[in-house]
Amino acid sequence: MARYGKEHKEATRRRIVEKAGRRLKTSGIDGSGVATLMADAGLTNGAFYAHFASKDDLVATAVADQLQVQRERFSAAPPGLEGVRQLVREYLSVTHRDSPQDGCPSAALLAEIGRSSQETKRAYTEGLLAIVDEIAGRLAPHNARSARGETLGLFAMLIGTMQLSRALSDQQLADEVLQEGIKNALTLIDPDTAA
Amino acid sequence: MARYGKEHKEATRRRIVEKAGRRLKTSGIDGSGVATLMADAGLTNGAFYAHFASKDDLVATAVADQLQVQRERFSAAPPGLEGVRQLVREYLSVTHRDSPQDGCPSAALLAEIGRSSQETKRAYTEGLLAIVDEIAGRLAPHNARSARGETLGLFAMLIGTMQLSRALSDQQLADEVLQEGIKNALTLIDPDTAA
DNA sequence: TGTACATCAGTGAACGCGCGTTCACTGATGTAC
DNA sequence: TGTACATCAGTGAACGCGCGTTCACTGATGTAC
Repeated sequence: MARYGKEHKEATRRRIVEKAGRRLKTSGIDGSGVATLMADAGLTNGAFYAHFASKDDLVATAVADQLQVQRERFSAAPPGLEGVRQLVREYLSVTHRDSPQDGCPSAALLAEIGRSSQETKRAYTEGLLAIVDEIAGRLAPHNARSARGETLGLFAMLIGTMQLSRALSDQQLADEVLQEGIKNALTLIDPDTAA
Repeated sequence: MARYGKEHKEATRRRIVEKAGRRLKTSGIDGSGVATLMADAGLTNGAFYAHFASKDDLVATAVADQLQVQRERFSAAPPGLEGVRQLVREYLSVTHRDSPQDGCPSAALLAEIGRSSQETKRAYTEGLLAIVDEIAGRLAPHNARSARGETLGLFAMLIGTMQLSRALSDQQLADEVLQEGIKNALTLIDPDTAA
């Protein structure tokens, strides 16, 4: 029999995936080397291929994992439209902008995912749809048909706004972008009651 | 005196910057090596440092150049709100999504720019504001104060939508995202007349 | 209970390669005589 | 007009380093007796 019990290796794998999520969001996919990713988990590079088939395999896994974390965070919000409004304010916060490692994988990696393997894109698409289905019911409870599109549109806006705020060298302008994003998001969520 | 006349070296430099713009948008910043960037311009790696202080120097220059191209494209649109609507439809087109090398540098590089040097971020901010000032007058001709914020908000939405459409492995869903983005953009441009 | 053994997660050196950067050099050109 | 020369844009090899990946090995552990 195996000496460690199977839960040991699984725990290590989970640790690698979790740490990799943070590193990828901080340094990007191309900016994160395998040796660094393993060091983040307290291991050396050699052990990597006992856990993953390739770097891309880990990237796809970490992206999926990060999206699931994001999903759990979202499902913890209050029910209904007010919950969505709260999520928007949290998403477009200065804290989120200044802490990419704790934040949304889409905001940090979306363009790079677009250039990645089909595997990674599939993992992303699946993980995103799980989030979208989570939120869609709140946005358009009486029209599930349109809800998915609307939610995707809202997400796209949040992601672009966060990236833009992170890229601007003028901090005042960067803050302004977040404020404008919140205003826009509220308009998209409910065109009638928005300011 | 110089043997080639100064216009020769300047032409080479312009060629490097232009080709680099395309390559960076295709492969990302970290995904584009100096040797490849020079080969794209028909040169070898050694000549690079006769033109630029560092790779980052070229990146900042190419980003600025790409934004200027984008700006010229935008200023060619018909005047007024209708011109903005046309730009939105062009921006969120399938053609743009499937041809990053010819497209918007923000959509391809924004998150990476956010992780880049202050130099690059400053070049980006400056170039973007030139575009924004170009468009802002059309959006809110009677309220220049709010115009900049509104334009930045619209841009953020366009960028996020394009990135999302490029990252999804489900083509039908990717097309849906573009459609939804157009709808949302029109809403933000003019909440009253939008569908 | 104590010891010998089999297992296998993890180590660390090495593979070939591309990275950003430096530098001695080449050779095409415009100028001077 | 023809030739010798100075200029300098561009070449290509080399620097040390990190990349993704492979592999022979180590050594801590759970099990069998």
